[in-house]
Amino acid sequence: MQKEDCLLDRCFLCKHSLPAWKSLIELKKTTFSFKKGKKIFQEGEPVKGIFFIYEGSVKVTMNWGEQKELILRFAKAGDVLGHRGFGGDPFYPISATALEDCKVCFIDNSFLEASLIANPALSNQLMQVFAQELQKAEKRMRDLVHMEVKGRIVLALFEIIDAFGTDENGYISLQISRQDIASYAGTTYETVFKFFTELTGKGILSTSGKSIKINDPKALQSFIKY
Amino acid sequence: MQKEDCLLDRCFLCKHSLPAWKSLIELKKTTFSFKKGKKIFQEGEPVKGIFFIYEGSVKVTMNWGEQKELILRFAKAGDVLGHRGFGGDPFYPISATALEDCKVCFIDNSFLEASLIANPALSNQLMQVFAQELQKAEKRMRDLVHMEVKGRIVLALFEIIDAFGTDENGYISLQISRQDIASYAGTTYETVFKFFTELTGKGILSTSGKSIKINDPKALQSFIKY
DNA sequence: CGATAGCTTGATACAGATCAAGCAGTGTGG
DNA sequence: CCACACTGCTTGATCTGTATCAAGCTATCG
Repeated sequence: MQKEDCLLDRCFLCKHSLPAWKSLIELKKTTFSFKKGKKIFQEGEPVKGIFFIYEGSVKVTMNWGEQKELILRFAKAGDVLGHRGFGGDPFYPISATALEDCKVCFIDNSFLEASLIANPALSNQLMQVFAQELQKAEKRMRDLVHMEVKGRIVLALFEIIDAFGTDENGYISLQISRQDIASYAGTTYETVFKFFTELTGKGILSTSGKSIKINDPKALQSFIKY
Repeated sequence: MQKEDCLLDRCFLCKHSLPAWKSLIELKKTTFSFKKGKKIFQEGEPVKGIFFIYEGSVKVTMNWGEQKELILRFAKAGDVLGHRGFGGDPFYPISATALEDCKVCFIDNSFLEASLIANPALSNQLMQVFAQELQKAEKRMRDLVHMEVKGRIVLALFEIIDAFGTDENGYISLQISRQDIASYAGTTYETVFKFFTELTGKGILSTSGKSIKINDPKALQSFIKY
């Protein structure tokens, strides 16, 4: 975790602030680097401010008991992190872990609050973020409850591709473990594994190490049943 | 659905607006009554504005296929409704149905947006609402995924009491069907039914028609396992 | 008084979690 | 350089919670 410079145009806060504020923001914000696997913040920690991802990807998780976790969402460059610290309770209800080496910039709570009051456009922009995430969260809630496991795993794959895209050979740009896919789909490692073997056997999916490639999206779709 | 007067102090919008705006709001807003069981708005309908519940209780639901639904949350007097219409897509992703006779007041989108720009305090207040709901939604998501059915039903009961309270005899103030409890807990009618028979047999719960009373909250708690 | 719909309850089926065993691959010490 | 743990991957076998189905029961209405 070390300080670095942060580019203005990749930072949510700067992008949606008045030009006059930008130099002030630049003074106030701190940029950190996190190695893959490191925790950016953790469930139960006091909320000190808000993060904006400048580079890399992150998983946002919530724990159940000691060993089980649910991945709530994936976040990537340009996304906001830690804004759940808002409403009420000043402790993070969630954890954020780097999935790749990351650079994030951090803004202190008091400065953020001042910015929000001074800058209604920023405030509205952040509200949009909340609104969209709320919609996504509720849709996902329904999916997790009513869909069967295979459909949930397929959805997980589609959403990961949606967020991170694929490389020139069609492989998902993010190296993601089966355990993480399971945690996102709300199932176990073994179930994901068996389903993947089924899919690769049918030629719908290809894997090479931790890289995953979807060959036949239509066939995948068919596992989503209403 | 008929127009009526709306008391200022029960309306979120008025409560968080500058005094100067209140008379204007009074002109702009429209109050409607909905009979028990009536839909206030429905999944897929275009979003025209935002609602504030002034009286009565409401369930917010999302459908899965034709017959299955998930109750996302319960809302009561003082709560905001239909604000999910914000981010992006101008169609409701959810439905809202009156659980009791209701009075709600409605504010047009364009006026709301103007208010938000003109009144940063209101904007921040609404953001708080979003932040809190997002937190709740994500916690619930984890619970629905990792808890077993009995625990989820217990949680449903506690949350209903939390929202609506109990009457002088200890019965839950809201008359709620077993089907709705099932839809909230993400399970089936029969499962709720069997669990209730078990609970009443042990004296933990009492029912009389659609009224429900919890006799032994501690014993109920014990069904929530980590 | 028969029919129809909702309530209650037992029987069955099945998805998917859990468990456990086999099988690499990797590291460590003799 | 080879044996021996050790950890992570792969896979089959079992077990359990819960949905689904179906049948009996009760109440309501024409």
